[in-house]
Amino acid sequence: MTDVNFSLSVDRPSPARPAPADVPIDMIELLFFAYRDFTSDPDAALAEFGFGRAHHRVLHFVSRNPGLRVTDLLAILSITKQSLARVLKQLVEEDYILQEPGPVDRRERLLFATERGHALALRLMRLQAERIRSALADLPQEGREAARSFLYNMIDPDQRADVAQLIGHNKDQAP
Amino acid sequence: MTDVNFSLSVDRPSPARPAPADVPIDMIELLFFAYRDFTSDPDAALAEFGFGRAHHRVLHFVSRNPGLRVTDLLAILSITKQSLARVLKQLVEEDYILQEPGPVDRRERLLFATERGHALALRLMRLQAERIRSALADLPQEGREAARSFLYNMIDPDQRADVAQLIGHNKDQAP
DNA sequence: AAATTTACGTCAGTCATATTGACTTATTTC
DNA sequence: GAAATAAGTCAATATGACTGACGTAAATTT
Repeated sequence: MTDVNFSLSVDRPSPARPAPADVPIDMIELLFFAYRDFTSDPDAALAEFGFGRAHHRVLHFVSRNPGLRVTDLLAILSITKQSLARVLKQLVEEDYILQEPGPVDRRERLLFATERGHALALRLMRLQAERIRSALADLPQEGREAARSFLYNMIDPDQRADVAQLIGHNKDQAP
Repeated sequence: MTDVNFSLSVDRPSPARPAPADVPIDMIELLFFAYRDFTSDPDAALAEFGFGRAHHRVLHFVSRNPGLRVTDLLAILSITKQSLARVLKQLVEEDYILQEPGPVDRRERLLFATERGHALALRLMRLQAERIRSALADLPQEGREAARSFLYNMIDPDQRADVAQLIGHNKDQAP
């Protein structure tokens, strides 16, 4: 923080551009702020371990999907092998993730979270879960389903099926 | 892309951890995927200009809030002055943003988008707007409001009022 | 059986975004 | 006049991402 001067006294002159009526600017900005704060809790916790957001993402998906292949992880995260390398290596070296050769195809290195790994993943998940729970708390059941559908429909159409499978319980998020 | 091998043949063994019943894991992951794809359209467009996501954020909020102070921008983005410096400097040098001393407090440097700046901001906004519009298309009116409330409630409680003001039209996003 | 493809890893170099810490300048407020 | 504020700047560093090139082992194709 140190140097940042919080205040945001937004009593600015704000003549503001005539927002083109068809552009849902509020949703664009809300998504930005929602995500900014959504990531802030785990980021703070990860700092204790010397990990960053990239470690979180890898650990989360491996913890949730034991036996994930490296290739799958790359597709999920939309990053390159080289980007993954350092992060994954650290997680393996510090005993959060372990790799096992695939039983059927031995070229594969299947990824599993260790107990340590599951524990950290769960801790981080709970932080985000708490924020989500309270954000959904006011909403009626249909509202929660609407929020869920909205997020699902924000995903590229050709990725939705994969995501739905990954998430598992493919309940009601039809296109 | 080059090296990334898309496939995600998620017919993994997936014995999966017993998801603690109170943790809405699906929402955590959906938010991740939604945001990943939400940023992908503008990222691609920005690459043409040699700009990144940071430039987008700065340009967007300046375009939407003419006369914004540097301090306000730092609070909005939750970054430090030093991080902003390079990005802002580039946007000023390449004539997307201009700075004017505050008419009342001359220490301030108020930020305005130029025509060029507004044009680029609008172009990027339209990309994101299109995705949002189609994500909301299936939903009934209450569903759209629910999605909006959900996002709003994801914001840190002590930041909500500022965000609501910034967004302007404080319609129905009550706490 | 040889050739090709695939899964994964790795070396090397680069870029973008962000950080901390320290210091300067101009201006306003007390 | 002193203190506080808004902004800018220098320097060093970390993190997450990229491209390109190459190696190795194992599976698949021909």
